[in-house]
Amino acid sequence: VAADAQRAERRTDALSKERIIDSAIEILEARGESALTFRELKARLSTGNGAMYHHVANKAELLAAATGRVIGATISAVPDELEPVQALRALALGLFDAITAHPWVGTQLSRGPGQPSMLHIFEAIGSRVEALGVSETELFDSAFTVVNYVLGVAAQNAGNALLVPRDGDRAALLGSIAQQWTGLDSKAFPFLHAISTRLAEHDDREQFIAGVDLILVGIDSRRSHRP
Amino acid sequence: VAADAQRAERRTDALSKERIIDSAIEILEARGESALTFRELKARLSTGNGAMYHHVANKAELLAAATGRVIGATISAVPDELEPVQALRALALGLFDAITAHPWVGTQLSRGPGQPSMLHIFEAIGSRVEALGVSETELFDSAFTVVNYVLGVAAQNAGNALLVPRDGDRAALLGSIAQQWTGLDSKAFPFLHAISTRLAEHDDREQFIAGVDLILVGIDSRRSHRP
DNA sequence: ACCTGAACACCGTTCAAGT
DNA sequence: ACCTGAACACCGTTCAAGT
Repeated sequence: VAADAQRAERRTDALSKERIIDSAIEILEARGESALTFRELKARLSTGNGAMYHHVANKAELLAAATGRVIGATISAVPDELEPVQALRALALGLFDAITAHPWVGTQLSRGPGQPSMLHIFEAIGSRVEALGVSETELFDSAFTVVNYVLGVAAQNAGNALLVPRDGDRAALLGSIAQQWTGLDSKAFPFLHAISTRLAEHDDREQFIAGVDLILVGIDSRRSHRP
Repeated sequence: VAADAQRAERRTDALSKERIIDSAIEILEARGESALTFRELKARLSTGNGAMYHHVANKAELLAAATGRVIGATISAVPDELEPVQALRALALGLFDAITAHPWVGTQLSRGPGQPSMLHIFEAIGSRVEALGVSETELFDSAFTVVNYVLGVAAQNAGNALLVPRDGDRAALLGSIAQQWTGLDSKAFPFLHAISTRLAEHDDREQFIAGVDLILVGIDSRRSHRP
């Protein structure tokens, strides 16, 4: 009995890839990508380097796995029964929100198309584009356009948001950028200088989804005007 | 005379911010972002750390300055006399090509909107969108959409291209990804599995500019149907 | 002002050694 | 198999000291 209890207890706090990723995500969420180091993980998990490297190959694998968690949850949150257009909008917004909330996800996803998270995103989006009734010849390009737009623009926006402190409000950020623009030389930057006051009214998320809708309309019009 | 000659010679090989950036770009072009270190710069410029830090504040400033060179040349290459739509297409393609050729530029541009290169891009694109005749209320959102699309999608594509060796051909990369997709479980990834053979026909650049045209059409249709 | 070169405070990763 | 902890080979950046 004692052996069993001990084994069970041991197993509970035994090191595993899952537990390492748990801790990595906690660090990433709390203090961002630059705070994720093996030394920090070692302290948090009270273990040694070799122990961690026994479970994960390197830091890249760690980041990829952490990204997989976030992306997996995001894709799973979209119900299967949704109409294709609604599903695509939900996927796009879910990915936008996920990348905005976890900028390190955006960084990771821009590190190449081979990673599992990328495959899941492409599959989720591509299958819905197919369900729109897009012809086989145009299917790949259409799906690729949506994926590139969603990930590219989301990551770009997340980069913009990086300047705002973790809990700071967007309004303050926009205000300070607007101030910078107002201060620009109106000869060298006439457009930015003139438009600076409009900056505060801008809504990233709304504009992002408007772009998605625009692409979906484009895809649909090619579909219905097929020769 | 001797003093003049000596001073002139001295000036030629004196350390300066410009020379440091020159060397940084050479390293970035030849061996990528990870090869750019102060130790490498020190060797190439045969100087000391303090000398370099006397001219540039830190590595971030160095990368921003190098990016400024590339972006400046890209924007300058677009003639002032071009019609707005043609200018926007030329800007978009120029930025796409620049980011594809220098992936570190894409990385740098996604690091926040305050940097000078970002201001120049926004000014160049925004002023042309304004020249399209977009109303003041919609001008900011329209310009922001174009900028976000161009930089986001270009960076995304550059990330995709990162996997291909510096001088390797795209076809080989696409071929190997296509092979990966073909090998995927057709139950878990039916879309990717089915579409994998289409991968080779895909043209990033053509598709990128098609997306730009789509956005421009969207902007124009809102302009002409104005209430 | 401009530069030198050692030193500091970090990194990711490896590895002999333990259980 | 799983883990420990010292060590290695790097980083960016600082700084006392020189000219």
